[in-house]
Amino acid sequence: MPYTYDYPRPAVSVDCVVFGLDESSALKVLLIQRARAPFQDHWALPGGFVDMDEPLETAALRELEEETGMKEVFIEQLYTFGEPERDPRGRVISVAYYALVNLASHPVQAADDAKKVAWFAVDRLPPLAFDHSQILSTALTRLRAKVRYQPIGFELLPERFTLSQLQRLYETILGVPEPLNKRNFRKRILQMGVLKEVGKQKGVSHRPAKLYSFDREKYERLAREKYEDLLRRGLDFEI
Amino acid sequence: MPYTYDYPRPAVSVDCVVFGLDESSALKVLLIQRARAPFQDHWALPGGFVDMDEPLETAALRELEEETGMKEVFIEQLYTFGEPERDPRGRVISVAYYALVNLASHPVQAADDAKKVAWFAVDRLPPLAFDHSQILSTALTRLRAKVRYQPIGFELLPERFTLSQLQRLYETILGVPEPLNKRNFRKRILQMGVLKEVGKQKGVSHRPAKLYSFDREKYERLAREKYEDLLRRGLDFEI
DNA sequence: TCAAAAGTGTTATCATTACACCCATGG
DNA sequence: CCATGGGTGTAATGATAACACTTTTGA
Repeated sequence: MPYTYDYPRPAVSVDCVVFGLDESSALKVLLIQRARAPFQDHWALPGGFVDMDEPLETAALRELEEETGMKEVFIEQLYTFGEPERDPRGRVISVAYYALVNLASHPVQAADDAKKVAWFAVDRLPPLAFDHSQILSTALTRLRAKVRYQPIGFELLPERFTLSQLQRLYETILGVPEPLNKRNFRKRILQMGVLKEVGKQKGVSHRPAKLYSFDREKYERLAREKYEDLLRRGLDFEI
Repeated sequence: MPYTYDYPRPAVSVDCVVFGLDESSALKVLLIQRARAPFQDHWALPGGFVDMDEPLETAALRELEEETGMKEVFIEQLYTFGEPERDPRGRVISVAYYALVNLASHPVQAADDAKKVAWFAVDRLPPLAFDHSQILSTALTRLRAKVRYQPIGFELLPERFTLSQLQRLYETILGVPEPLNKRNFRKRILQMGVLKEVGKQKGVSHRPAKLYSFDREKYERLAREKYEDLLRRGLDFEI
C-alpha cells in the first residue's frame, strides 16, 4: 500500500560506525557485505532505513543488531550526511552513529541484508559503498579528538587492563609515530586518580603487570569538580 | 501533484541556532515569531523543510535568509533531532545547525513565514515552539564546550576588540559566577600569540585600550604545530 | 641466568595562580 | 585632580618532559 504526500520527501536512514580493538591493539571497524543492490557485495557500514515511529537511536541499534547480531552497545550520534547524490537510489539522508566496543565481548554474525560481517583494520579498508568512507573518516576524526579530553577509550578495553595496554590504546587511536614515554604516561594517567587497582596479571613470562579498572564514579566526581574550577578560573583555552 | 512511495517517509527540516553578543556583552539568540500553525505566534528557531535536491547546509542557509534576511553566515552542524512526537504535524526529523555572528554587522528583518524576528537573551527566553528549547540548550552546551578549546569566540566580536571585551565574552559564554582574574586572563591569552595589536581606542574617558584582532593564519599554524606535539607527547587527557 | 616487560626517582623548566600596584585619559 | 577602566611585576606552587635505572617473572 502506497504512501502519498503533497511534496517529495527524502528517505532517512541510519548508519553505525562501530570501533573495536583487537588482541594486538589494532583499531578495527565493523563492516558488512551487502547482500543486495545497489553496491551488492560491496562492504558497507551496518545501517538501514528508519521506521516511521521509531526514534533515530533506536533505529540505529535495531539495524546494527539485525545485520550483525551485536547488541547492548552504547552509541552516540556522529553527524548527518545529506548530499543529494550520496545514494544512487535517490535522496537519502543518513544519520550516522558511532560506538566503541570491546571486540572480544561482542561476537558478531551476519544476518538480514548482510552476506558477511567482519572487522577491518581502519588503515586497511576495502572500497566502501555509498559515501561510507567519508562517514568513517568523520568518525575517526571525532574519535581522535574526543579521546583527548574524555576517557572514552576505556570502552575499547576489557574490564581489567594493564597500563601498557592503555598506553598502546592511546598510541593506536592517536596514531602516534613513535611510542609515548612510558614514565610520563603513567604518571599522568595515575595522577588523575580515575583508575583503581584490581589485581595482577598471572602466567606471563615476565614481571606481571598490575591490573586496573576505570573508576567511573570517581571520574564523574572529578569532572564535576574540575568544571567548578573552570568556572572560577576561566578559560582553558587550548589551541 | 502528489508524490507516492512504497514506504512511509518522514519529512526532513533544518533549524538554525544563531548566537550573537549585544553591546552589553549579553549572549543572545535569534528567534522568529511563527506566522502559521502549528505554534502560530509562538517564537521558534528559524528553519524549514529541505528541498529535494539541495544539500542540508544549503537548506539551513536558505531558510535563515528567507525568514530573517541574514546571510553570509558560517554555520556548523549541531545535532539531528528525530523523536517521533517532536512535531504535531507528523514525523519530522530536523537537522540543527548553529552559528556565531557579530550582532551589529548582521541586521535582520522578518519575512516569509516569520511575522517578527528578534534577538533574545539566552537566559530570558519566551516559550518556544516544538522541541526548540531542547535544540537551543544542546547548542549552548556545545558552544560552552567548544569555546574552551577552540577560538570560536572571536566570531562574536567586532573585527577589532579590546582584551576587556574578550574577557567579558568568555565570562558570558561560560557563565562564570564572578569575573575572571584580569592579570591572568591577559597573560594566558597573549602568551598564546594568536592576537595582533591593531591600534588603540579613541575618545574614551579613561586610559585607551589597545585594540587587537584575531590572527587566523597564526592560529592555524600554531594549531598544526601543537598537533604534532601531541602526537609526540601523547595524550592531553583532560577530565 | 637471561629475555622481556613492568615499574620507579629525580631534576630542570615552564605555566599558573594569587596578589597589589601603576598608567593614561576626559570631564 | 579624580574617577574610570587599562595595563603591569613578581614570587610561590605545581605540572611536565626527559633522562636512566631497578624489579619481577617464566623459560
